[in-house]
Amino acid sequence: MAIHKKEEFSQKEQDLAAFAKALSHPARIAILKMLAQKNECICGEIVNVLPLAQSTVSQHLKELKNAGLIDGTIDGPRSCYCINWKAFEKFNAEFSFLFNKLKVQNEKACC
Amino acid sequence: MAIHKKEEFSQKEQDLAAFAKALSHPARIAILKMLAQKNECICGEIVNVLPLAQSTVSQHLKELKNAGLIDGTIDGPRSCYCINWKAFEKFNAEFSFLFNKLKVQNEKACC
DNA sequence: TTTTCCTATCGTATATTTGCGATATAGGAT
DNA sequence: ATCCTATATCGCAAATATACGATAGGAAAA
Repeated sequence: MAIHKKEEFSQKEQDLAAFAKALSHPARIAILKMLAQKNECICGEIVNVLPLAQSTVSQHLKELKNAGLIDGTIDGPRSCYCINWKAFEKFNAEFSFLFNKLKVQNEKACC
Repeated sequence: MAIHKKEEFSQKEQDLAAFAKALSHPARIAILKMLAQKNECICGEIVNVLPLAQSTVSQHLKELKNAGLIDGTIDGPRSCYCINWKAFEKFNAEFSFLFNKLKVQNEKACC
C-alpha cells in the first residue's frame, strides 16, 4: 500500500467506512445479532456459539467496541456486552442521508 | 489466517458482511456518493475527483460491481456506472430486520 | 493507418486483517 | 493460600486489501 490514502477523504466518509468495516465480517454480524436478540447482555456465551477460538472472539468484540457499536462492562469475573443503539441510529441516519434521500430523484433507471 | 472460517456462518450473515465490506473504504463511499448525486452515470470523472490513481479507482469500481452495489455498462470508449438501488434496498431491509425491529423491545439500557 | 484517449488488468510492494495458541490477569471458590 | 474459570492480550503465521506503475485493449480522432 506504500502510503495510506484514507486520510484524504472527508471525515464523514471515513466515519461511514469505519462503521461499515466493523460490520464487514460474518462473525461480527453474528455477534451483533446475538446481542440484539438477547435482552440481557452476554459474554462468553458468544464463544460457545461461534465457530471460533476464544481469543479470536475476544478480538472481534474489541473491534466492535472500538468502533463504538457495542458497550462492554466488567461484571465480576465476566464481561458483559450490549449494543450501542445510539451509534446504530447515528450511522443509519447518515446512510439514509447519503443514499435514501437521493434515491427518490434517481429512481429512474440509468445506463 | 491459516483457514478461512467465514464459510461457517449463515448465508445471510455472509451476505450482510460482504455488503458492509464493499462500503468499508472511504473511496468507495465517495464513489457511491458521487453516483447518487449525479442523475447521470459517471465514469472517469471519478478519477479526477478522488485522490487516487486511475488503476486504483478502477479496482474500487470493480469491487463495488462485484458486490452488486453498482451496475456498469460500456458506453463507446468510456464506462458508465450507476447505483443498483435494488441491492441497497435489499440490504437495508435485512439490516432493519436484524437490528431495527429488535430495537424496540431492547430500548431500555443494559449493562 | 496512426495517434490519442479512456478504461481494465497485471504484477508487485506494503499494510492490514484474521485466526490461533500461549500467556497474563483478575475474581471466585475451595 | 491454591485452584479454577472467564476474559484480554501477545506473538506469530497466513490470507486479504490497498495502492501504484506499466501495460493491454478498444473506440474515436487525426
